[in-house]
Amino acid sequence: MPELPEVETVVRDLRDHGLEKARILSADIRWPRIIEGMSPSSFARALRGRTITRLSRRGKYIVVSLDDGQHLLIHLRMTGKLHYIPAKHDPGKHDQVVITMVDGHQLLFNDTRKFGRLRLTRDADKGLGHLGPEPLEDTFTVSVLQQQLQGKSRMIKPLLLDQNCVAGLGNIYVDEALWQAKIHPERHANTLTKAEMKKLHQAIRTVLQQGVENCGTTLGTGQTNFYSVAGRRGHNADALKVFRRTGEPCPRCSTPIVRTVVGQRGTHFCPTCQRPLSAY
DNA sequence: AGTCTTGTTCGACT
DNA sequence: CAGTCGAACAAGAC
Repeated sequence: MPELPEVETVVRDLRDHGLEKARILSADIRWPRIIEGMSPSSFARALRGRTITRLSRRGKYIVVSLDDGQHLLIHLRMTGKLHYIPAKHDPGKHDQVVITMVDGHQLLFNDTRKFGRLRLTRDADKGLGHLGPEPLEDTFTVSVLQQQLQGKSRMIKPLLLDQNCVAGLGNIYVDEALWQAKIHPERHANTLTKAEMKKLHQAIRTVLQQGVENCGTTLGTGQTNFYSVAGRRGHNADALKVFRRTGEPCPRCSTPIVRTVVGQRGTHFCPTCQRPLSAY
């Protein structure tokens, strides 16, 4: 489940593999629905001859900027993976899009569940404008978070999962941030005290930074887990305090971690540290 | 065999 | 309008 730290890891790995400056020869779209907003043939035609000028990230999107001012937005959704290989090879079972460079390198978009999406856009804001603030930027202050939560009666967990609120958070890091801030996932956003928002702000930044430092979270060994470029595993799983740790003792108070469903999403928390309502 | 899972969007309700 | 809910997408994990 690629969230901000996993996507950041992929972007860094693609840079390290030399994708920046590569020139595109052709694109082979093997599962048409992966391409959003235009036909696969138009997409392939638009990419032909383009040189990649920059790789960046916005929320959970990978932004591949091209020399004609267009941007290729890649969203991995749940099981999308990218590989950058030095020579042409026959596409594997789940290689949905193959982009071949003039020097023979191939960028493979591999996705077992075919939920991932590629979109070519002239104006990056069109595809990314709806996203909330970047939580690791210096501009993401407590008061920015406060503004995003202001007047919202929604439960804090579904709100944090909403990419319009804060960009890049997903199920893993939201559970971790709420545990660290000692906030129950079903608390309504407008009931958080200023002190709680401050702790939540710090917690969001800490868990995401740690995730980036550990190159993302890879749980288990199944092929639907997160793998970065060249099949590299993230090693943040050991740093998780509550996610997928149902029944294990809370690292702070030893109460067994509970799993519930909040907003149709599996949710892990400590029933002792994270009370439903603050006591005041 | 059947159920669950998961990020995001979208449409239908409340 | 704001928010909630379920559906849809797809296939591996269990």
